[in-house]
Amino acid sequence: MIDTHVDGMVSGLSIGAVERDTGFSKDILRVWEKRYRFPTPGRDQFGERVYSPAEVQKLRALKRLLDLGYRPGKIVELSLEELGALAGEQGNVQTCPEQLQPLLDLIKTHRVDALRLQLGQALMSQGLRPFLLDTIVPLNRAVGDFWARGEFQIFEEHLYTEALQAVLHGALNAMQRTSAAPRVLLTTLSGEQHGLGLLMAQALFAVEGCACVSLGTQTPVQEIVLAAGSQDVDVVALSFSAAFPAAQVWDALEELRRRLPGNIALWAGGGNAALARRKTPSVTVVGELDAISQTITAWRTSRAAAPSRP
Amino acid sequence: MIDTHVDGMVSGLSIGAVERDTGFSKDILRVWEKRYRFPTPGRDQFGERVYSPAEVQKLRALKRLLDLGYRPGKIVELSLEELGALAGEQGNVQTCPEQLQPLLDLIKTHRVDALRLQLGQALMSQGLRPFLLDTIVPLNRAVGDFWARGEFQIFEEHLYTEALQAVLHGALNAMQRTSAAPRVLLTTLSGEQHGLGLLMAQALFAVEGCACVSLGTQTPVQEIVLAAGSQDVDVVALSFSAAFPAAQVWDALEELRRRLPGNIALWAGGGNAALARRKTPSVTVVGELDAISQTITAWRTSRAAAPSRP
DNA sequence: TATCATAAATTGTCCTGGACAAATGGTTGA
DNA sequence: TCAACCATTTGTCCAGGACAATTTATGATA
Repeated sequence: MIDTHVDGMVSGLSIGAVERDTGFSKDILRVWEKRYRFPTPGRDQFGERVYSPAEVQKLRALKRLLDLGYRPGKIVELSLEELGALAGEQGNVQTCPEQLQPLLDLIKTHRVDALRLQLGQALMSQGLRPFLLDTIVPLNRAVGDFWARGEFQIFEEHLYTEALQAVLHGALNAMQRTSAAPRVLLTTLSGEQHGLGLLMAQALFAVEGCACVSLGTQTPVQEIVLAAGSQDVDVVALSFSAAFPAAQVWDALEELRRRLPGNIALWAGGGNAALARRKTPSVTVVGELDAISQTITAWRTSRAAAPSRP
Repeated sequence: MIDTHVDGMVSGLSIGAVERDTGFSKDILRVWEKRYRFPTPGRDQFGERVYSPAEVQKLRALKRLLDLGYRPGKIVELSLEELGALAGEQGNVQTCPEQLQPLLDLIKTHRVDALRLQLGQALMSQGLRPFLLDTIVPLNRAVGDFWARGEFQIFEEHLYTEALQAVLHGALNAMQRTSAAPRVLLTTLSGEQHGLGLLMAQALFAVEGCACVSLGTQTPVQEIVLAAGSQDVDVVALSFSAAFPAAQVWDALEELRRRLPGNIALWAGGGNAALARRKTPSVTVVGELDAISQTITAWRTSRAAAPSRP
């Protein structure tokens, strides 16, 4: 009945465990095996697939590149090192300024309390906006790169995420609960578990004085519509991480747009590659995090020109 | 290639969308259809299953009862109302004291700011421990029951969760960062997304003066081992929600136990039914939330008797 | 009656092998 | 340069079968 391996017994994961760990569905794992001859798991005494830790690690590296827009057929046969190098190419050229290094060191040495302290200090010294745009965004990228190259453990990334979330929650708590327009509903769609981007966006909205209501992650479309109505918001803002299935992004956005009253704006942001690939006048794509304030300003001026509250 | 429905188009979800929404795997959905003749989705023009919203709602109700320990064969053929009634029987007898009613009303009327205020106020007036044990635990149960009976929307539950998390994060931030023993590492396993129980546990640990390090949700076993080593903790505490696959609970716990140094204690808690079904001397099951402080006390006395730090 | 072993039913997960729509990439002709 | 077209790539779905682990029922023994 079960997945005796759950996570790795001594070594080797079941197909279900690999699905959980890597995000590749069982279907994909099986069909890749047939098509690309990778991965090629062994079999246990019952004829069930057993994936080696090395295969899982390569799968994770592949996942990251796919999220960046690469296609499976082109990169499956690369080695783990080549994959890491490929991921490293992306944008890491000008990053890692010396101001980030101390933070990276704190993560690497697992000094969580010091990390949180430093983050809080950076936040206070720079102010929320520059902190997020100039420190956290490049830091996130750096962490992601290190992780892809196997130089960061998963738990180190977890430690970092927790520390950052604590700091951001603190900042949000500290800010006055404003009621300025636009009133914004923040959430992610059903498949999307990553809440960090959402939290960063919420912080930026708050600092611009918007009244924010967050539903957290994983809200079905129908529920977003209901919540938007009940909270009487002006804007619904969705976050799409790179890990969210790109093919579903625009389907979902269009459906949500269809079901949402016309006077409620729909904004979408996040690192997902699909967002850059299409434009629709009815959905505002907020490409970079620092575009949020511009988008808010634009909304405010247009709303000032044509006030339309019933 | 895709899941055109994503979440419901006009009405009717694909099997993939239902998997995301209900937590039942595609395999289960197909095999139930054959065995129990439920659900019986229609087919679209391509012969693919299309699940009605009613079926999805019933699936959600079933999910809740299965998490409570019921078995599929006995309850699949019950109507939605009967399922709701069945869920209501569970423990809801003595609950809903009048002190909860105002909070429930705030949730029901979507007054998020007021809700957060009230929660914060209750926290301050009662103190963290009584707040969690006497207010939040029954409130959680009440919210769950209402939800199962269809009297709460999903987004209302999200609003509540967000408010509570904000309050708890605030409380954690406010507490001094203590370094008293035991040093505790908190997290959940790979399949477990629910972080609320973890947060509540962390708050209780903190209020007892323990040094807490949280990894957030979804940490693979191997990474927990690494983190426990690097953070030099005395206790690893895991949270298992009712939704976590019961069959994997003890497999995972035993594996983790095997890989963790013997001087690090392993504690498990949460609403998962599997936790009650077995006892192992090497894993401490913290049944109810209020058992945490007792467990800490027990650990401290035993450690005082036989100090074993190298 | 209580306890324990054994058999039967239940249930979740995995397997194989096939199909196909949607997205992507490239090519051709205007 | 752009648009229409075709081939390839890719993810998801389908059918039907198998089986180990768990739970429940049954019977034997103390």
